[in-house]
Parts: sequence; structure tokens; C-alpha cells
Amino acid sequence: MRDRLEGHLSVRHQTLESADSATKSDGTQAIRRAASILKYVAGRPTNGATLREISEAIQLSRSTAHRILKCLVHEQLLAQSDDAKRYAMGDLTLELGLAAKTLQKAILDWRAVVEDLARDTGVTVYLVGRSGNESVILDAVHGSSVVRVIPVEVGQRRPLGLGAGATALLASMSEEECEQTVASIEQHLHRHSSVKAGTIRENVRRARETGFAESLGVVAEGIFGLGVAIPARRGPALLALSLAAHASVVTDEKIAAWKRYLSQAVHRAGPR
Amino acid sequence: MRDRLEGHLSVRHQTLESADSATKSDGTQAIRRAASILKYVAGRPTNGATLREISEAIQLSRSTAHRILKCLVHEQLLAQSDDAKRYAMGDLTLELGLAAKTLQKAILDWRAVVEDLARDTGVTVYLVGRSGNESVILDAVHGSSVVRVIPVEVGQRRPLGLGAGATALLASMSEEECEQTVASIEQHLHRHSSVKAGTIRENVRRARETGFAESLGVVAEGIFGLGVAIPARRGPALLALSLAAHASVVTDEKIAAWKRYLSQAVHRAGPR
DNA sequence: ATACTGCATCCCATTATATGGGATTTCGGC
DNA sequence: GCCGAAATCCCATATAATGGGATGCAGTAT
Repeated sequence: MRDRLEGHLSVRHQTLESADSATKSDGTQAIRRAASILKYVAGRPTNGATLREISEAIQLSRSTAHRILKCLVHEQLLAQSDDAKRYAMGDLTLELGLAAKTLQKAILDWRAVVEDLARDTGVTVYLVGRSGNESVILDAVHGSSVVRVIPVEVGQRRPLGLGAGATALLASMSEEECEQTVASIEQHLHRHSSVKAGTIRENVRRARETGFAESLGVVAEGIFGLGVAIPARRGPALLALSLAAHASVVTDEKIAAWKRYLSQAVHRAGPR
Repeated sequence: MRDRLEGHLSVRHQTLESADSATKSDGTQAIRRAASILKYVAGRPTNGATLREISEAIQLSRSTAHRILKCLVHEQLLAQSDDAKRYAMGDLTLELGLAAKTLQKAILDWRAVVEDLARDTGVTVYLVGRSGNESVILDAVHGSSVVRVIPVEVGQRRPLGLGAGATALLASMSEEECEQTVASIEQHLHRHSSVKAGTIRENVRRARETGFAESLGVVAEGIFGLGVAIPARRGPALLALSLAAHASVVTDEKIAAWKRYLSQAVHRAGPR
């Protein structure tokens, strides 16, 4: 009975689904897979993701991915584009999020700070959150520069270490935890950009020294990013502030000024 | 082999999980159950729900509910209170919602209208959405009355027909669909209030006549509510505006004025 | 102190449920 | 109108999810 299946599938589906977790048989495989899909779709830019793309990213057979997707669409956690080829977040997802009071309060608390920063600096300012080994854009306000850059959108998810805010979050972790995290995301990196784990470690090292994470061309070509972690009461930071500008408008003076603004902003509200 | 199980469980678990849907074996039971739990928890007021409460509401064995809850907590879709006895929405849920662009845009579009209404009327104004057979509070702005009433919170979910906004949504449906909906929620009613299906039908009838849904003491004792549906381009309304005030401050003149404000508000933005 | 009650949590045999290979349909480009 | 590529559906199979029951844990009454 076993020999009919032969060699193929020898690894079975030992996916990294929820990144680090032990992935042992705890009777919730399907739900974890569904959650992975939701996270993946949320992480894509607004246009959505295709079935093939999702099934490959999460390492699921197309049948299984399709079945789960159909269910999530039925439940309105996802929505299908008119041509039924692309999946995006559904209304229910937002509705459920409206009831998540703690994070909502945090975003609201920092909203004014982000707005002020955008006004003062003139560039795009982000509130970035940490969610496991990923960073999430929680809020964004665009400044009034003539050349505006919008490298990422609210709700997008990326592995920690990609982008200035995410690097700041990584740098706020203990050496040990940081190394673990980098190692764990290393294998996912190729999907997002050509950045190497070594580059991330180097960026983190510099962020540790200066207190600011800088990035140039990591997220998108010709984009300069600057990030600071917002210290948590204890443990690694869960939030960071970052700004993005077109590299052509960046000067040393501007960077110095932005650093001052960011420092002020972080201290103004105090550790939450 | 069958006879060992005998009579008990003769119905098996023929739950109404996702309300109307056929609930046939489509290979997504666990995910649907998880979604039901998320919806249920989101629908509870902020303090959260207990395992027992959830397992009874969704009609799951405590073991199963516990296992799914544990998974959802692990995935940060839910969060557990410090004493581990109560479940509330988790951060990931909000993060995912941030990526749901369409509904977010709708809420943003109506935000100004809701704010103006709250200022003009002085009472609490809600933007209410329809999500299947439930209503969801999408946005709320409190006016400046001395006596403020906050009967429901943003993110809360209730069967359609409970509350003025939800009644307006129901009334905007075709006779047939409306009747189906009322019949389908009838069995869930006792969990939410003592309101009878007959009362809902009567409220809908009156809302159809006047264009406004009124409620008194349905949601909470001594609370007056007034709602209008926001007509959709086609089909039944998906959004409604409603306001809530303490019954003691309500007069016929006020109601007349509020109706004028609400009508204006709906027409101002035009059907979306 | 001791039993009791109500609840969350864990364990494990059982099978219904989710799975993935493969067939079928749909669609857009030649 | 044919051809590939992708989504969608079908169905035998065994794995993953299930729920009954045992255990643990607080708070309350005895």
C-alpha cells in the first residue's frame, strides 16, 4: 500500500508555514494554512495575488490552495477580482480588524506623530509594526515634496530586515534573537528582493551603532529610507517610525535634520 | 460498528456555522469554524469571550473550540487576556484588515459625513455595514450632548434587524430576500435580545413606509435609534447611517430635524 | 481543612475530513 | 479555431481533525 506511492513526495509537505513554529501535528493544519494565505495576500501590493503565486509561495498543491481560497472567498475574508484570477483582502477581514482594540489604539496614538513628521520633513512617513518575523506597514502619511515616493502601502508585509523601519526593529532585538530571525528569514529572501542576509546583518550592525537604520535601494530602486525603533517598555521594539524619499533629493544636511525630527518624535510620546 | 455509537449524536454536528450556506462537506470545515469563531469574538463587546461561551454559540465541543482557539491565538488572530480566560481580537487581524482596500476606502469616504452629522446633531452617529446576515459597526463619531450614549462599539456584529441601522439595511432588501433573512436569523435572536422576529418584521414594514428605521430600547434600555440605508448602485444597500440618543432627550422636533440631516447626508455623497 | 463546582486544558482512539494527483474546463493569444 | 497556461473540479486515500473523557486549577461553599 505504501509502495504504490513510491518515492515522490518523500518530504511530504514539511512547509515552513508559520515561519518558526514547530509545525507538529496539533490538529490545526488547515487553519494555519489559511492564516498563511491571508498573510501572504495581505503582504502583496494592492493588485492581489494569483492562485499559482500563492500555492508556490506557501508550498501547497494547487488543489489545496484552491480549496482553501474558495473557502476564504466564500467567508469574505478574501475577495476575487472580476476575472476571478486575482485574490485580494475581503471586507470581513477589515471588519474583524475593527474589533482589535489594542493595536488600533496604538496606531491612533502615533497617528499625530506620523502626521507631524510628514509635515515637518515633507516626505512620506510610516509607522511600522512587528508581527513575528515580518514587518507590517501600519500607517502612512505623505509629505508635500514635489517628488513623492510611495514604495510601500499600508498593510503590506515583508520579512524583517527589508526596509529602514524593519531594519530598526531587527536592530532593537537581542543579538541572539536577531541572528535567529535573520537565519529564519534568509530562505525567504529571494522571493522579495536580491538582498542577501549578509547585507541585512551589516545594516543591523550600523543601525545598532547610530541608532538609525538607513537603506538605499533595498525596497525600490533609488529610494532612500531612514528608520528608528520605538523602544518598548521591555524587550525588543514592536513599532518603528520610518521615512522614505527619492534618493535624488537626499543630502547630508537633510539626513541630519530628519534624524533630529525622528528622535524628537520617538521621545515625545515616550515608551509605550 | 455503527450500533456502538447508538442514539446520541444522531444529528451529528449539523451546525449552522456560516449561517445560510449549505454546509456540505467541501473540505474546509475547520477553516469555516475558525472564521465563525473570529466573527463571534469580533461581535462581542470589547471585554472578550470565554471558551465556554464561544463553544456554545458556535456549537462546537469544548475540545475542538479550544484547539482552534489555541491555533488562532498562536497565529495572533486572537489574543488571550492575562488570566487566559477571555479571548479578544489579536493584532494580526487588524494588520490583515489594513490591506483590505475597498472597504477601507468606503469607510474613509463616509467618515466626513459621519463627523458632520455628529457635530450637527450632537448625538452619536454610526456607519453600519452589511456582512451577510449580520450588521457591523464600521465607524462611530460621538456628538457633544451632555448625555452621551454608546450602545455599540466599532467592530461589533449583530444579526440584521437589531438596531436602527441594521433595520434600515434589512428594509432595503427585496421582500423575498428580507423574509429569508429574518427567518434565518430568527433562531439566533434569543442569544442577543428578547426581540421577536415579529417585531423585526413590523419595524421593517414601518421603515419601508417612511424611509427611516426607528428603534427604542432594542439595543439597550432607554436608547432611541434612527437609521437610513445608503442606497447601493444596484441591489440592497450595503451601508447605512444611524444615530443613537438617550430616550429622555428625544422629542418629535428633534426626530424631524435628525431625519432631515440624515436625508441630506445620504444624498450629499450620492449612491456609491 | 475538605469537598464541590465550573471552567480551561490535555490526551488519544476513531473516522470523518482534508488532501493532492489527475481530469476537465476556461480563457487569451496566435 | 487551435494551442498552451491557468483555474477549477473530482475522487480514492490516509492523514489530520474530532470529541469523549480524564486531568488540572481556582474560587466558593460546607
